[in-house]
Amino acid sequence: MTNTSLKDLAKELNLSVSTVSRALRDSHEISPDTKEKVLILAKKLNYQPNPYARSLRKQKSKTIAVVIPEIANNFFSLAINGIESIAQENDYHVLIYLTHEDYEKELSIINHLSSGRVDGVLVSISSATNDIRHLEELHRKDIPVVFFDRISDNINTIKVTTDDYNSGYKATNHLIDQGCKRIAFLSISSKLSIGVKRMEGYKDALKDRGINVEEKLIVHTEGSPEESHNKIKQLLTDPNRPDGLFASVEKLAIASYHCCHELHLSIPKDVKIISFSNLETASLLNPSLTTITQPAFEIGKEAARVLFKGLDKHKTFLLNKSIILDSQLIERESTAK
Amino acid sequence: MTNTSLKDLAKELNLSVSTVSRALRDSHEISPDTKEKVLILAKKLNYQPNPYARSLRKQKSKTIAVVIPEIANNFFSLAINGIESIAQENDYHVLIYLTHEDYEKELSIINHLSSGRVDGVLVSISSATNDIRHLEELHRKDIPVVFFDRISDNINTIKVTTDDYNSGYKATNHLIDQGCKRIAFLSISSKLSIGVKRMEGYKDALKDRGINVEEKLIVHTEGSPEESHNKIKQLLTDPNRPDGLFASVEKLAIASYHCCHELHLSIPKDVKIISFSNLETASLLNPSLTTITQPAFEIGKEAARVLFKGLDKHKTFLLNKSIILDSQLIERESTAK
DNA sequence: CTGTTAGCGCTTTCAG
DNA sequence: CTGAAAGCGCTAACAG
Repeated sequence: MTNTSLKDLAKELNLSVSTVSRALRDSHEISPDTKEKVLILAKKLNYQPNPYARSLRKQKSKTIAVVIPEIANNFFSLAINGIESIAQENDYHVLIYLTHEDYEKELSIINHLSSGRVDGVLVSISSATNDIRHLEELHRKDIPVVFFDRISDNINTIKVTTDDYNSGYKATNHLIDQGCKRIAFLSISSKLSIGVKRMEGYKDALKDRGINVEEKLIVHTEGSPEESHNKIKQLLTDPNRPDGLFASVEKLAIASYHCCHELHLSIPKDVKIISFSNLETASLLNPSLTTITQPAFEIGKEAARVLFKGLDKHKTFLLNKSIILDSQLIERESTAK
Repeated sequence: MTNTSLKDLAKELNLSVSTVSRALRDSHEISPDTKEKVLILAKKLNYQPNPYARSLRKQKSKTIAVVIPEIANNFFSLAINGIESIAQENDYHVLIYLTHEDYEKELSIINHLSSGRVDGVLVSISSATNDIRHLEELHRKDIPVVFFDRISDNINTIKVTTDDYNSGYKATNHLIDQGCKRIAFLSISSKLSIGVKRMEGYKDALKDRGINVEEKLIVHTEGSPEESHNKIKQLLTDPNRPDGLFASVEKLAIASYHCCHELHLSIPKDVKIISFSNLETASLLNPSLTTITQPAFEIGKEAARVLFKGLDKHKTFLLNKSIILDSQLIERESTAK
């Protein structure tokens, strides 16, 4: 048994297809009687209009695509949650594509999306992506694109991100407030925009509170987990070791935490740690961890909202705006000693 | 500028639409020359066939839907990862729908999916779902359905889950191996299939190792987080307190962990804890936590694979099979004392 | 080997 | 108020 079609309804009621179509869309040029008859039968047969026939006819898919590098256990799950909720509100459908940080995959996915499958695209580019011509091409084909989180500065479209500078500033201030005098900054890259901006916030916070920025307290570990571990351990073994750590990504917070244990340093008594983290349960699982959380859900929602506005109004609406949301500092009472 | 169509190519090359269509699909009845000409132009214009026109014509959407209760920070993110990877391999697209544990929402989503939008559905039912007629209706309309993780026993279709009984058995044995003599079992429901099966594993493990099952060590906390907290605290305050805790969900592990801290009980010296958890970083963030992890990624993959097999072969292929995957016990060297 | 034609299910003129 | 007809972009049966 296949799905009911307009034709089926029409035949059953001795009406024409167009009348049935209009009745279902509550057109004013249909008599109340026929409307009712049609509606009743449609409900009875659970009529669901074929979305692809409609899309083809209306040149609109009522579908958006979300293209992201990864999904497991992090920021992106929450972002999708936000995106999906806004999509549902707008009666839109959400296609999901994972690039696994692979440029080739991203390329072929984005290329495909110019087919008319979707009305708009939400994208967070893969770390391997330098060339963004594939995204410009979408744009040129009048498919609105909104970047979120992982953005490219080289394209003239809207971007939704966290305020990394301010987050860095806030996190550093928090450690100072807790009494830290020497605060180290840990990052996984000296180039990535998020790392750089967070570091600027860190530096300015120190300056504003009259603390010198010591270059030796800024650690970039571009390589393996082992390298991170060693560098942090070295930092903490120094007789003049820092009394505060600002980990710009969660991974480094975990590494720091382990180093402290190995060196029998108590957290937060000997060393205070603050970290970027989107793991909601991070500070629950480890009460001595203070986290800076990106508003992932809100970023997803905002990105989707802005995309839908662009769909309604005009693509030019989406040109070169930037929406920057603030992060949140989550601190728990430490019950551990 | 809109997307290139077959007609555009045909006009440009002075060919008929059907010839171009056939050339692109590498039909044997087209001359090598024309094939080449067509292919070159198609590449040049980055021709992407309109998927909805094709779907309409072929009565096949090359799309599946994933319907799940939630996505953030857990099992489902990993499952989607698995599903998406298999879908990509099969050249399929993935629509995602969240029910937020709301029966009404699930109902309307599933109803909509009988429209022909998808060729198959992967579903993990919401906790609020008792009536599954909406899923049977899909089935009746010849749309294959595969259940994963949260299954219903009342429908005659394929199910993919973790081996909850064996997981419970394994977890309990692990605690016994660690020297525990009195092991408590914590669960959030005495009815939910996952809870019941895990408990059976727990009981049988105890029996097989010659340990008595004490009913007072089995705690079901059906209510609020506070209730859980209180019940666990009570359990641990008893002079004859358990030396091992088996938390059948992550939430309860975290609660247990906090209780231990409040009561100044050392983990794992005074109390050993093992917990179900899909948070990959859980045992990293807290080295004293041993976790039982569901093979979420594999479950996703397996569910998708089986769905595709059903699409290829026949819907009856999917009748009433059950695939049960095993969980994994993850233990870390405890560096904490 | 290539073209003509019909039709997937729907919306939307245009005619009554 | 209702119906007939065209067409969205594609595939496939049928002709040549």
